[in-house]
Order: sequence, then structure tokens, then C-alpha cells
Amino acid sequence: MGTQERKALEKQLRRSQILDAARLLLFSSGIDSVSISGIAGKAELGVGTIYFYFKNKEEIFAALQEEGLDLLYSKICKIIQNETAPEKQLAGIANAYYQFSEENKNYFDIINYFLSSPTVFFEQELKQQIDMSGHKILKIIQDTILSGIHQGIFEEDAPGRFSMMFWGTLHGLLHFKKLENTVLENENHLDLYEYSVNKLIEAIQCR
Amino acid sequence: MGTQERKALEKQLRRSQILDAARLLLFSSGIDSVSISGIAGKAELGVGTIYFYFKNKEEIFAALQEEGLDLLYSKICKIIQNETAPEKQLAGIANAYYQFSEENKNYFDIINYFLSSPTVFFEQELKQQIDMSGHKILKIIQDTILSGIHQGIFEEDAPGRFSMMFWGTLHGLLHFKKLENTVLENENHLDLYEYSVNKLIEAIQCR
Amino acid sequence: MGTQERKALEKQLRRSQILDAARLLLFSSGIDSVSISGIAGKAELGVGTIYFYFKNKEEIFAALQEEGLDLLYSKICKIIQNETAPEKQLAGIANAYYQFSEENKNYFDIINYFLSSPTVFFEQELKQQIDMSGHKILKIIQDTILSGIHQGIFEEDAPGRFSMMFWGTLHGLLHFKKLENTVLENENHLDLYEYSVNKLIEAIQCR
Amino acid sequence: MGTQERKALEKQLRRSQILDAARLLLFSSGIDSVSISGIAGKAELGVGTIYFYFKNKEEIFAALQEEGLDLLYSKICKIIQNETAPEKQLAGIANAYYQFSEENKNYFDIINYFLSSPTVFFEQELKQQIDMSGHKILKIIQDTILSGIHQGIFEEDAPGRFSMMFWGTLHGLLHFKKLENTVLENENHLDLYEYSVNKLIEAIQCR
DNA sequence: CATGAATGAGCATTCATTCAT
DNA sequence: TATGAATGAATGCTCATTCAT
Repeated sequence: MGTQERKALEKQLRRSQILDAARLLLFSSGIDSVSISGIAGKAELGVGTIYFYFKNKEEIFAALQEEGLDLLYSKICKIIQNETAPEKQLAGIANAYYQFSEENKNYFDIINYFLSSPTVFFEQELKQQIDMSGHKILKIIQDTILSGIHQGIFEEDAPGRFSMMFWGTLHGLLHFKKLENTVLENENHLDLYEYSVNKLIEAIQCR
Repeated sequence: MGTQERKALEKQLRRSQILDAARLLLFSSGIDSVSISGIAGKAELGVGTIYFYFKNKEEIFAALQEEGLDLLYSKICKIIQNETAPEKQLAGIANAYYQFSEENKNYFDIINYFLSSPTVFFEQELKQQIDMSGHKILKIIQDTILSGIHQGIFEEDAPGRFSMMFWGTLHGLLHFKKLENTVLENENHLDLYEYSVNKLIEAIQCR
Repeated sequence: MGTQERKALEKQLRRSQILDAARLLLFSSGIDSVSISGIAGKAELGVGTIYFYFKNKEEIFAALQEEGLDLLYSKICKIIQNETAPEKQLAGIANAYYQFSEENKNYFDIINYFLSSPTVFFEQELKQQIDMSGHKILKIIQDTILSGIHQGIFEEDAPGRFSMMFWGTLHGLLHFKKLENTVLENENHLDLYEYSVNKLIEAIQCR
Repeated sequence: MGTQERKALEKQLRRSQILDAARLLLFSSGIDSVSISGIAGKAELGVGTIYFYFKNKEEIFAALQEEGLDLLYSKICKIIQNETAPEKQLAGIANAYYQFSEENKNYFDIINYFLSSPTVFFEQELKQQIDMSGHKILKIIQDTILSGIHQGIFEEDAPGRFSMMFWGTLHGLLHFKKLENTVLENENHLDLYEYSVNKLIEAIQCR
């Protein structure tokens, strides 16, 4: 049993080892430069070994994406716990997403990459699994808003829709970071972001 | 000078010829299937000739992207002209962007292609040129809002910021189309979009 | 000794188990899709275990080939027993081979696989063993012809040679099935086959 | 025009160069060891260059096969011209095929390889083109037989079928060369071949 | 005996780009 | 100007075989 345990552990370790290499590569050279043989090289493993632990290149990316979403999720959770007022919690969530896009730019990029790509990368099953990680995040936003409604702070007939809109706005604005020096040239991006978040919160606050 | 003019004209003609081929290919087979030799074939030119008129494959894409932005711009203009009420105009703009993302998916894709790419494709000059096309669109939104304010219909201290937020929300929500069957499973995407647009308009309407 | 016997038996059992898996795979997906790990999976054994019972992938194929030859042999025997007239028996053998090539295409393919390969797969010993299975079949043909000669129905100075020619013709014609739609476009393949068999039988019949 | 001619010639030369390399490799290492990069190496060309002259690996093999069939065809023609008696011509054709299988074993092997392989290698169009080369050979056999019939030397109701049977027999017997040391151990292969050819010729000769 | 993790050579094909003519 | 032949790096993936446990 000790043997079995150790084996399972080692297997988990190898997976991490591979994901580490993939992440490193992805973050250093961009998604297009991540090749299986590259990963194998970084991980000091044979190419075949990669395929022993992951069915696909796709599956590796999916794992990384889930990692990222989980990280974001935990960041959001932490911030939520430090605030009690729903409006502060919403702002905190937005703040966490912004921080995530800066401090974990690489994870943010990979999540965005697949969300924005015109081509379909993941097979149905895998896609569902990934998206469910996103679901958890949406759920927090929703719960926060519902809690605000129950507390009589927020007022909104369609809290579910509003949550999605909230998240969509954050997402879209973070996407615009690229335009900082051109379209948004006279505008501080973070200011714009915070302004928007406030606007959204005001929009559901009881007056 | 007649000669010079003719030369310039011919050069412009060749460029169009190449872009026509590239566009045809892009629309018939998607962004991944556009290859230089494919373009050369369609344009009935040699591969090398393409490189005489465009430095890069990316430069061709950039030109197409501008086309797309121009098309979106003209669509928005048309809609604006058919409405006089600023709130209807804003809704119309949002509507136009949604339509564009569906009816001109290829252009929408190519625009996103560059916006999402973590690597910088273009030299500064080229990038600015493209982004300015986006600027024009943002300008319309801004003007519409300003006009609404002047008419006493809208109320907003930071019309510029609100315009960006408006556009960012649209943009982010359009990206969520991919999540239709998973995260958004119980939600009609267009309904969500329209709900959000209304919410935004309400947010700046005088009460 | 009981132990030894049991061991030998078990070893034989495992071999069958592996061959069963290999056969299943061969028949369900064709010769190119048979992989050792596939066999191991189907047989619910480890990959290494396969290599304990068979030196090679080729050795597995060889075993299957023998199976095929044995099957063909038994088919021929059955047909021979139902006919008494040598000329009918010969026709029956030919018929059996044709049927075999259609109904047991997978066995037919694997037999040809080794016969057509320009490289030598097997060590001498193995090769001989396989070819002897073919020998048995040739023997039946020969016996049939000899019997016909003894009965005064056939007339032939070189019955051994004729047998080989007989079999060679069948074999060659079965290969021509591939040409059905091109070279043989105006010809029904089975008709051609039967025509040829008759021609051969006529050639040794006493007139 | 001199330039154009030279260019066309050079293009033809490159094709030959590639086919030479492919043939060399095919003949030295067997069909499974022929890789595009191997061919490129032998031909001292870049991998991409191969694909400039041939669409496919398939197309290269097809070209080699046609080469072989053409060579066989010309051998047969030569022999036919040296004989006037149809029965000698038939024997000559058989002889030519045997010689071909020995002197041009490599070409013979490749033709056989594709004829015997259970999997389909060539797409419809390509297959037709190849098979038509085989058609030419069948045609000669047929013409020879028809000529013999007209001369009152041969007697046969189905000359077309007989031609195919004739060729099929040759083909099958040549295939059996592999069995020389096992199944055919007491038999000289060439003797068997000649015996069979005679038997076939006798079978259509008027008595 | 049995396992299954690890290997790494090997494959066909694509394509942006260059450059001699 | 215009051409198009030539390049070769790069890619995802498979699989027979080995070997430490």
C-alpha cells in the first residue's frame, strides 16, 4: 500500500513536472511556440512520456487553463472573505480580476487566448470541464449580488444576467489593455476599469 | 509625372488585387487556411510578387483588419443616421456590433486575432494606424453620448470613459458567445446582450 | 510434474488469451491498427507481459497467419469430403479459397502480408513452420490430382507441378481483385476466376 | 524560348533526380523505410523541394510503379517483335515477365507490393492512371492471342478472359518465389514456371 | 511472472520567406 | 518588377521495445 501510494504520488508529480514545463514555455515564448517536444525538453522527459500523462496537447492546455481559473477563484475567495458589504465585495472581485490579469498575466493570457480564438480548441467534454471552472467564479459573483439583494442593498430583477454582464464588462475592459497606447491614449486604464466597476455597482444599488 | 501617377495607381491596384484574393481565401476557409502561396495562386501572381507589395503576411492581415473596422464603422454610421434619439442610437450601435460579429464573423475574427495575440505583431506605426480605425468607432459612441447629454437625455460626468466602458462591455459579452452551451447554458446570449445594453443606457439616462 | 504440466498449460492459456486479443483487434480495425499496447489492453495484461509470451509483434502475426492457414485447410478438407469426383473436388478447393479470401479477408490479408513483404521477417525456423502450413494445403491439391489420375479421370505427367500451378493461378487471380474497376472493368471477377479454374481442370482431364 | 525549354528540362531533371533517390532507397531498404526526408537527403534536396515536385509520397510511389510497368511493357514489346509465331510470343511474354522479376526485382517488388497490400494506397484518379499502364500489358497478351486465333493456331471462346488468367498465373507463380526453400523445396522455380506457361499455351492450342 | 512507465526515433506534411534570374 | 524554385525548421503524434521493480 505504501508502494501504491508512492506510485500515485509519483504519477501526480510527473504531471506537475510536465505542466510546470508547459507553463514556463507558454509564459516565456507565447502560446504558438509551445510544442510538445519543447515541453519534453524543458521537463527533461521523452516526448512519448508526455503522451503517457496527457492524451493531447489540448489536454495540457486545458489543465493549465484550469489551473489559472482555480487560482483566480481562490484569489476572489480570499478577497470576498475580507469584505462583508456586498458592494465592497463586488469591487473586490473586480479588483481581484484586475490584479490577476497583471500579477498572473500568463494565466490571464492563456484563458483569454482560448476564449477569443475563433477556432475551437477543445472537444466537448474537455470544454465543459474547463467552463465549469469558470462557472464557479460566476457563481460567486451571483451569490454576492443575491446576498446584496437580500440585504436590501441591491435591487435587480435579473441577478443572473447582471452577474454575466458584470463579468463580461470586466473581461472586455481587461482585453482593451492592449489599446492603452493608441485608442486609450489619454486614459489611464486602471482608472477606466475602476470607473466602470463603480458604474456597474451603482446600477444595481438601491437609491 | 503621368508616369509616376500611373505607377502609383498600378501599385495600388496590385495591392487591392492581392487583398481581394486574401479576403476571398479568409472568408472561404477561415483564418488558419490563408497562406501566402494560396493568396498568390488566387491573385494569379507569383509568391515573390506578394512580398513586393506587402512586407509580411501579417501586413496583409492588418489591411484586412482595417477593412473590417471600416465596415463596422459604416454599419454603425448607417444605423446612427436612421435614429435620432441618442438612447436609440446607442442601442443601435450595440445592435450593429452584434450583427457584425455574426454576419461578418470573418472580419470579427481577424480583428480579435490581433487583439488577443499576446505577442506584438506590428511595428508601432502600423499598429497605430490600425488602432485609429478603432478610434473612429469609439468617437461615434462618444459623440452620441455627448449629444444625449446636450439634449438633456443623458447625464454623465465622464462621457469618454463611459464610451469605453460601453464598448468594452459589448466586446466582452460577444466573447462569451463561446460559453453559450456551458456557463451560459440557461441563458439566451442575445437576450443577455440586449439586457446589458439596456442596463448601460439606463445607467446614464436622467431620471 | 503436476506443477510443470500446469505451468505449461497456463503458459499456453496466456498465449491464447493474447492471440484472442490480437485477432479481435486485427479483425475489428485492420492490420495497421494492431499495436502491442492495444493487444495488451484488450487482453487485460501489461505490455511487458506480451513480450514474455511472444518475442515480437511479428511472432504474434505469424501465429495468426498459421491460424488462417489452418482455417483455410479445414475449409478445404470439408469441401473435399463432400465431393467424390476429383474434378469437382478441385473446383471445390478453388471455391473454398475464393470464399476464404472474401469471408476471411483478415486472415487472407495477413497471409499475404508476409508473402508480399520484401524483407524477411522470420528467422528460418519460424518461417519453415509457417510455410509447412501452406504445404499441407498444397498436399491436398496434389492428392486430389493423384487420385484423379488413378481413377483415370486426369492425365498428367507432373502432378506436383500442376498442383503448384493450380494454386499459383488461384493466388494470382485473387490478387487481381484490386483491378476490378480498372483493368478488369468489363469483367466480373468471380466469373474470371471460375473460368480459369475450369480451364485448368480441363487441361488435365482425359479427352 | 531557349530559356523556357531549359526550365522545363530542368524541372523534368529534378523529378528524375527525386525518383532516382526514391528508387534507390526503396530498393535498398524496403518500402517501409522510404521516408520523404530520406528521399530528400539522398537527392540532396530540401524536404520542401520534394513536395514542390510531387504532391504526395503516394505520387512518388505511383510514379515509380508506372516506371516499372513501362519498363516491363517495353521489355515485352521487344521480345514480341523478335518472334512471329503466337505461341512463341506468349512464351516470350512470360519469359520477359520472369526476367523482369529477376533483373528488375526492385520494380517487380514495388508493383507487387501495392497489388498485394490489403490497404488502399492510391486515390481513385491515381490508381486509374497506374492501372492503365497495366492495361497496356494485358492488351499485348490479348492481341497476341487474338492473332493466334486468326491464324488458326489458337482456339478460344473467351480470349479476353484467357489473357487475364494467363497473366494471373504468371503473377501468382512469381509470387511463390518466396516459398522456394520451404513449400517448393524439391522444385526448381523456373522449371515450374516454364511448365506452367507451356501448359497454358497448350490449353488454347488447336489440336 | 507481471507490470507499466519511459523512451526517442520516426513520420508526412506545411509554409513563410528568400533570392537568383 | 515579377517570378517561382528552393528551403528547412517545425509540428503533433505513434509505438515497438526495454527494464527496474
